[in-house]
Parts: sequence; C-alpha cells; structure tokens
Amino acid sequence: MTQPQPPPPSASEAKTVKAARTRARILDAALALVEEVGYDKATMRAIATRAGVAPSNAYYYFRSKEELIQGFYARLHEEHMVVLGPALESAKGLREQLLAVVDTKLDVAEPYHASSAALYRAAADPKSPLNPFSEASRPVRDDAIAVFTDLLAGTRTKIPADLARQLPRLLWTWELAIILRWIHDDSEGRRKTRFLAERTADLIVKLIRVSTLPGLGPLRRSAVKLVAELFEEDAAAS
Amino acid sequence: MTQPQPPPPSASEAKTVKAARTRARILDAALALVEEVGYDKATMRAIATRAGVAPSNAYYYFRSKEELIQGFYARLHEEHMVVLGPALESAKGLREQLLAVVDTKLDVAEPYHASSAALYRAAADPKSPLNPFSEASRPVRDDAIAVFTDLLAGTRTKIPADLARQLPRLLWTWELAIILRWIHDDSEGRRKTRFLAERTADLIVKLIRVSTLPGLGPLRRSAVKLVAELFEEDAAAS
DNA sequence: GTCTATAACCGGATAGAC
DNA sequence: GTCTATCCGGTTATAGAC
Repeated sequence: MTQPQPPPPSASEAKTVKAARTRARILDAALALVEEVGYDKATMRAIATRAGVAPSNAYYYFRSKEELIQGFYARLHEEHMVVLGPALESAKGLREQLLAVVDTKLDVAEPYHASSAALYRAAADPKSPLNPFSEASRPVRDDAIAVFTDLLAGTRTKIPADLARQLPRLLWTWELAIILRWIHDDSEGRRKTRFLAERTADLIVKLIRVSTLPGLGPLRRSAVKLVAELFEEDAAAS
Repeated sequence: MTQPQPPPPSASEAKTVKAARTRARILDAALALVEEVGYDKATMRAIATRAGVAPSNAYYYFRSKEELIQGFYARLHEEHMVVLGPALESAKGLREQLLAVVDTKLDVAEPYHASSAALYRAAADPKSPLNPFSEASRPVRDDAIAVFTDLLAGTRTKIPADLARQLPRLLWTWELAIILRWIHDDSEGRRKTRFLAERTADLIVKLIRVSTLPGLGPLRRSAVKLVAELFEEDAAAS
C-alpha cells in the first residue's frame, strides 16, 4: 500500500541511515521552502534542488507533493503544544480554556495563512493523506483530540457522562471548523475568525450547561448516540 | 473583475452572436465530457477539440478550467428542482420534507459522484468561483435557500420567529454538510450518507421543537443572533 | 535489493502573431 | 476572436550506480 517510507529496520544499517538522512533533507527543504515562498512556489524542482537531489528522488521517498507536505501538520502541532501549556495555565474556566486552545492554534498557524488555501485545497481530497480524517493524519489527530480530553478532565464544569465521552472529538471538529473559517478570513488580525471562536465557545459552554437539564435528557442522548455512531462508522471499513 | 463573459451587448451584433455561440459550444463540450469521462480526464485539450476550437480559445472565454465547470452547479440545481416538486408533494411533515430535499439532491448528483472529489477540491479554494459561498455561486445558492424558505412557509410545525428567519440558511448549510459527507462516501448505495441525513433530520426537528421551550429562550436568542451576524458579515466586504 | 539521476510525458495556462 | 507555439510544474519510465 505504501512506498519504502521509513524502510523497515532490517538489512544493512548503513544504507538505511543514509536513506533516512536523504529523506529528512528533502522534508526539511520542503517545509522551509513552503514557509519562505508558499505552497505553490515551492515546486518539486525547487525542493529537490535545495535538498541536493533530483526531483524524481523526492518521489522515491514521497508518493506526491502532498504527502511530502504532510510533515507540515506534525510540525504545526508540535509548535502548538509548546505554546499551549502556558496558555492553559493562565486560562480560568472552560470557556477561556477552549478559547486558549484555538487562539494559540491560530497564532502558530498565522505564518502559513498565505499557503493555507493551497494546503486546504489539497487536503479537501478524500484520498489525500493531508485530509485531516485520513489514516496518515491519525497520529496528529489523536493527539489534538487528547488535548481536549485532558482539558475536560481538569474542568469543574459538570458534564453528563455520555456527552463527556464524545465531547473531545466534537471539540476537535469545532477546532477544524474555526480553522476552515480562518483559511477564508482576510480581515485585519483575522478579526472575523476570532469573533467566531469567541461566540461559538460561549455557545458550547451554554449548551453543555443546558444538556444537564433533566427535561432534555432524551434529546441529549439521541444526539450523543448519533455522534458516537458517526465516529465509529469512520473507524470501520467503508 | 471578469473576462469578456457575455460581452456587453454593444458593438456589432454579428460578432457578439458568434462569440456567444462559441462560448456555448465550449461550455456544452465541457459539461458533456465531464459527464462522460469525469473531471480529470476532461482535459482542456479534449474539451477544446470537441468544441472545435484551440485550447487557448477556451481560455479566452473562461479564466480557468474551474470557471468553465461552473455551469455544472446550475445544471445540477435545475435537475434537482424538476424532481423536487413531486417529491415534496408526497412528503408528509417537516422531517419527511427536509429529507425529500436532500434525498433528491443526492439522487440527481449520483452520476457525478466519481467527479465530485475533483470538483470539491476546486471548490475548496476561497478564490474559486466554484466555492459555494462565492459571488459567482450566488444565484444558485439563493435559489437553493429559497427551497427551504418555501418549505418552511408551508409547514405546520411551530417555529419561533427569530429562528424562522435564519432557518433557511441554516438548513442550506445542513444540505452542504450532507453533500460533503456524500463526496467522501464510498459505501454501497451511499448508505452512510443516507443514514446521516435521516438522523440529522430527526435531530433538527427535535431541536426546533425544543427551541420553543420558554426556559431555553435566552440560549436560542443568542444562538440565532450569532448565526445572523455570521451571515451578515459574509455580505459585507472583508 | 537500495538508492539516485536523466529524460520525458502530460495537462493547465500564456504569449503573441494573424 | 482564433490560432500556433511554448512555458511550466507535477509526475513517471527507465536505466544504471552503489
């Protein structure tokens, strides 16, 4: 299904090490170039030249330009994790903490805003590894979801157990939606995106509160059940 | 902002008519080819050949391949309107009518499922005229929203006035979401998409009911206000 | 069998002559 | 308004070096 990728640790170590280095060089060149000149101008030829290899060599290690850019997400996510810790510490209450997550995410992503449309275009393809729902994106996705799991574990807000189980994935979907808005947002300081984030964070907290009302139990349960089924269906084969 | 398009009715009629014919020929060829062989294989060269012109001539009339495919939406929408009427007649109740809208939409779109990923990819670009939120998509979008306006006007379900005003656009967004799922859906008979449509239709009807509860007035009002602001912000310049 | 390079294909898009 | 000739960038066939 996949290419050599990180060739399974077998055979002579020497060769493997060399390959891994070449692979890393290409990846570094790709990410640096995208950062400097944007996705479109970061051509495969330019990336290869910068890495000191032939264009087709990049295709030996990566199946497509998109896959080559996959490392992008991981890098963004790492940077996000670094700044998120302190931000969460100083955020009081669920609303503020939710906002801290997406606000820091947007901060970290800001340098790539110009490239984001091109990246999103690629990510829109169901078949692309850049697709946030893809198998290739799973490690980063699971980690991003875990952020919300941890956050909720530490909150004093009361949340029904069935809802609590689905909430991390729902909140991750919320984060995706905010990012989607951000991609389209050309207002100064991404004003519109920040506005959307704040207002929807308010709404989410209110909805969680309301969901504890006894009269709404049936509605909540059927909604939660639907969400659970949808996420599970993704896990199963199509 | 745009190209010659339908060159403003001036100058000698003869030329204008000829241009319009050439334009129509190219458009017809494009849509037919996409239908026959899919978006990717419908190359600009093939489209141009079929229309009996040079490739660059197509670019004289359309700024990009994507723009050339714009007519696609309008055609799909027209077909949808044709089958929707009868379907709505035989649907009893709000839930059934909502489902009738998206079910017929999916039926009409089914022949293009294979092309849909490519089209969606193009549509994902904020700058693309294919983007459903774009100015170019406005006529079809407004018409699709009007479907829900009409549907709601005829329903016996009680809906708070403030919510009723936003609901058509919200439901259109719901329709978009279902289509998005459909694009990614490779299950037999698009089982998963139909499932999602049914369950979310249930949920929508339940939510509308619940929204009339007096205790939930404040929450409903702030949610409705947010939605209204978001849609208005789109109308204004960025 | 692992890695790398040369040369070429293919399709979207553009320049510029007529 | 239409064409011919080309560019340009992603991608691949292929061959050969280590």
